Amino acid sequence: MTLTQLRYLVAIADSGLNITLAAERVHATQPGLSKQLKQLEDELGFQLFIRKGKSLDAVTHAGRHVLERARTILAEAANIRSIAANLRNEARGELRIATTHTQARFALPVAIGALAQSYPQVSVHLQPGRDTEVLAQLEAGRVDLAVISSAGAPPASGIALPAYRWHRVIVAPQDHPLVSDGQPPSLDELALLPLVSYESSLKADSSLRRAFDAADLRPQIAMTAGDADLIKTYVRAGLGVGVLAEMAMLESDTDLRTLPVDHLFPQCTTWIVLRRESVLREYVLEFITQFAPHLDRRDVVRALASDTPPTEWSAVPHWRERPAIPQADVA
Amino acid sequence: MTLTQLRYLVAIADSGLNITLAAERVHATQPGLSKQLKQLEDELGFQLFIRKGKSLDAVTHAGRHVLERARTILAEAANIRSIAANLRNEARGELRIATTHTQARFALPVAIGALAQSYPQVSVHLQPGRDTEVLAQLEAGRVDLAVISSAGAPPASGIALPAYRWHRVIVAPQDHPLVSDGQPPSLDELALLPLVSYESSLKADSSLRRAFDAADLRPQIAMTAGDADLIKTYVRAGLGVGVLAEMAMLESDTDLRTLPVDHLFPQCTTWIVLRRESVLREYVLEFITQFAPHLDRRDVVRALASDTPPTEWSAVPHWRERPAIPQADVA
DNA sequence: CGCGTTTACGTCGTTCGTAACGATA
DNA sequence: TATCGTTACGAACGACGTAAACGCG
Repeated sequence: MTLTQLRYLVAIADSGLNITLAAERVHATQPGLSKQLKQLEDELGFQLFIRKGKSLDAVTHAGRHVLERARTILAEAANIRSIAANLRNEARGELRIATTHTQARFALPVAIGALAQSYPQVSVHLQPGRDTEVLAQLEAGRVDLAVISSAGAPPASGIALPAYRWHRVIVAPQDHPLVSDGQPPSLDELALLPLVSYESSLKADSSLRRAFDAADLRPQIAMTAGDADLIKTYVRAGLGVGVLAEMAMLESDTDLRTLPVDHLFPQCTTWIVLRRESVLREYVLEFITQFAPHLDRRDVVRALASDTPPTEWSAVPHWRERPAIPQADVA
Repeated sequence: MTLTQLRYLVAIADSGLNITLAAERVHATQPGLSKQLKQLEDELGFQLFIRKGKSLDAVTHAGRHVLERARTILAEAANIRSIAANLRNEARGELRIATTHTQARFALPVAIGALAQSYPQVSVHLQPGRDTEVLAQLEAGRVDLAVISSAGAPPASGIALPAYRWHRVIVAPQDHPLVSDGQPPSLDELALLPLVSYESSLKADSSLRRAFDAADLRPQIAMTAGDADLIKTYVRAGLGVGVLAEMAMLESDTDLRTLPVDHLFPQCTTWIVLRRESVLREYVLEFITQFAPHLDRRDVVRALASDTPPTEWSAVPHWRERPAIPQADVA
């Protein structure tokens, strides 16, 4: 068993059991991977994949277990390399972030911009997806950190650090009756209007959905879309009133009116989620403290070391009231 | 970075920074290890060890972190090999147990004997030590499981499974006044007698010590010894009355009288402690269910999978009332 | 017939052990 | 001078890439 074999193994698994594709990704040739896989299977004495004819069809039951272990081995090997890179102040590297569209589009740009300033040699990769996909990416070690939101408790997997809190807002065209009446809307009013919101708000465990359920109301979701830009577009088109994250409203959206609905829907928290036991590159810490300035470097490191993160964090700021981003101070 | 390099690295660390000794242990030559170590350091870009002249003097700060990671990598690699060995019903292997003298001498023999019966090809290695040493051995991956006792909560590190409960007993020569009076002794009485007990009972956090402290008594420890056989010997010699674990009293100790003192000292629990995330060989599971027959195979596996073991276990038997050891039923 | 895997083969790099050298107490 | 680590060198092994063969849709 060698690290190379394990690296090839997970590459194959991560490439949908396509050895050729996996070979490209690890910058090696396809026969090389085939052979190493075969050798590994020979050494272990059982098949890691089920073959259908010549091609790989599925992962064996035992193979799944081996894959799991192999991933943590590779993650730890990467950790060792991170220790080394940090120690010699290596400025190059990658920052791989899995996150949802709203975060990527409205919350992350400033912090990523600041990072690109301090660490021009670091290349950033944004991996979009739904909450569960995002966490899966993190668990599989395909990204360095995940940024996701939840209405209540932090995600169970990984180490979650609260970045900021936020509320939903209602968005409507300027001439919409809801706007002109000047009063904050009630749940009952909203339930009568055609709504435009995220796809995720249809899920039973969405906090939007649950707020309506609790009042025994059935909102009329006229349309759902994957991202806030689409929602705004269709609100402009008169399809209905939008329900979206406050971060999604920009200065330039002058043709839309925004109504706070803090009283109707629970507050949400955006979390930075890290893999347990992971060693962060210097610039990742930098990024985290840029994105969530209330977090102290030491707190982050401490949370990573203990495998149960603190459940209570002091003073997680609201989106609108986040502290000014501290000037990067890097050699 | 290769698995071999990491294996050599921890071998060197575990051999007290003596490369020659480490080389013997891994069945390789000393120049081989020297070179691999050098290559690893070159790749990482920093020294893992501090040199004094030519010999290794200490582990670097960063080296300690790397060592930690390297150990989990090797442990996971061993896990993969365990999966493989289990799958092909490999009957050979090693069972490395770190434990205290009392367990090794009085509690473990039956279960180990049974194991040797079912798996004659498995070689058993007992690694004696004090509680903290035993747990360190486990954490460092030098043993497969640890068996230790505590008066209250299970040890914090690793996954602890309760094996059985037990009490201390008082042991005295047949003609001792304590015996002839027929009454169970009180704490006050004991505090007046010269006692012979384990070295560990001197420690401030020993449950024996705390029982006396709670009653504001200062017992007179006439002698301490590392193991129960010594204690019994000196009790026979008239040095005082013994305080030891009930398991240590054998049928053959007819010249000594045993007095229960369940009412004076708290009940103790003996735990089987496993490393988190470890994959057990089939025979290790077999051993565990032999030693602690009330534990179900599935419970053990489940406790290992979840990284927080159940705090409450149903029906942990007392030493004297342990269920009959089930007959091994192995192909 | 294209796509993907396996087999075959030659080359190159690496590891390993032996042996000699160097430093340290 | 004995012990331990480094350097040097040659042999063997192993990994990798190219090229060709094989199966499958």
